[in-house]
Amino acid sequence: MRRTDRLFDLIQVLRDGRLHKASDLADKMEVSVRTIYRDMDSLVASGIPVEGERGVGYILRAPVFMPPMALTQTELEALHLGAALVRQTADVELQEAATRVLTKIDQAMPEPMFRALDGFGKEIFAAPEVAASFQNMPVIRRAIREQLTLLIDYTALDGSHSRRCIRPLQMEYWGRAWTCTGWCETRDDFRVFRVDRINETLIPGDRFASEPGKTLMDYLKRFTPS
Amino acid sequence: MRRTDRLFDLIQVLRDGRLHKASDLADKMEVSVRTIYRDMDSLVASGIPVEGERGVGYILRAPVFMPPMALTQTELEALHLGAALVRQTADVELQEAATRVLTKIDQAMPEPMFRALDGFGKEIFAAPEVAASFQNMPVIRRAIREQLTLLIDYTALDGSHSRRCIRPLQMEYWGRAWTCTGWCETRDDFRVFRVDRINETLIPGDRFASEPGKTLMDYLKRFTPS
DNA sequence: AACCCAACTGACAGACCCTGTCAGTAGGCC
DNA sequence: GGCCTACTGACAGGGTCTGTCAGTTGGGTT
Repeated sequence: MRRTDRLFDLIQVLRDGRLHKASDLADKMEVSVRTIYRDMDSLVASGIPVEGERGVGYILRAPVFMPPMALTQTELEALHLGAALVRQTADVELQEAATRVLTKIDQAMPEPMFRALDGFGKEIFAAPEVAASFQNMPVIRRAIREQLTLLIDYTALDGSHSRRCIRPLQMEYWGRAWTCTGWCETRDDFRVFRVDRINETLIPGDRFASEPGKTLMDYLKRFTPS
Repeated sequence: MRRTDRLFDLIQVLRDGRLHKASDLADKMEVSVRTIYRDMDSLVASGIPVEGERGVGYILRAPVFMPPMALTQTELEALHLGAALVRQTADVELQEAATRVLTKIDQAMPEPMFRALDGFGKEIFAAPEVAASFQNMPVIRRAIREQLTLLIDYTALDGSHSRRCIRPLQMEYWGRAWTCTGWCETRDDFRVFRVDRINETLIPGDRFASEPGKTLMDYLKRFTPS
């Protein structure tokens, strides 16, 4: 058990991206130089990109190294959304970096989690400009994810209230406010709701299936100039 | 060295998020049950969120688990920027999740790297110079910024060509494609154009003023259910 | 309440891995 | 050639790890 801990500590030390002599590491770890050499072998065997050069010392090839860490489903969603935003706003270099990171993370994920996220980033439309936080957004996101019918109490711009049953399809960010696009069962047509004008949300529990004419794709087709 | 490897293997097995009995794990690892119990102690001591319940088995509390992985400086920057964007745009749940992830990552970072990133996210966000995946995106962006009338050659979904004079108001990212929303002088109404279907762009040079009924705000009002 | 299940804990001897010491090789730089 | 440092091999001793055995605990089922 001591050895396991020492290997972890060695990584921590090497993380600074600087050069380290085996003798220094031996002093710090309070073991012999020979043991350090053996530990380095173990690290290399474990796939850690540590390199040693004669007469120079040891250094990490990839300077940043993330230890094993646990992520919740929501944190994963945050990473996906963040990457989607970066892909949209930043320069090519950062775009590609964001994609690479996401690929690495996704590959490290077990199947069920990956499924639950499928298309999440894509369903978010965002133009980052102003901060907006609304209470019912998590509920809406969950409804989109799990294809759950949503009952909302809505206040239109003219002040009129209405209760609607919708199939939430996508969320959009318009710079000033978030909206939710969905198929409105009440009006039997697509509608866009400003999230800050949704007073109440309720999930009855029934799941809706994708019906031709009521999907996100069908909605997008409307935005084609005649 | 064998023990170190076995601990790593145990994590890999537990990653599936399912329940595992110590006896099964012992068989798979070809060690005794007692050793498995000791290994579990080590994992818990290392901060791995594995939980064991009497009469049930072992399971990972946080089903998503990232293995050690190397990140480049740029990828790290992309993560930071993404988290910053999420914090500014999404709901509280996602905001907090983004912050949590960032904290975890930062704690795993060596000092010099951390310094280099200081304040990175905010600066980038303050200057949202959108990058162009498509050639005419910079032109459109400039036209939006400077309120310049735009002449475009457009191909609709049905294949019909048209030349239009528009007042570009906003660009949107729909996950699959970029669109540009604008007031179409030709049709005398708002229209949404898919950027990848804009064949040609031309800026005549005349600036347009904000006219009531033709602004972005007016367009957004349309997405209000009656 | 008895019973099963499987996680835990403690103890202990033996096996095995790990470690330090010593000696020597190899590649780069002055 | 001399110095630096990474590397390798061998070997004995010590320490860690492991299996066996016995027993406890908590939750669920019958």
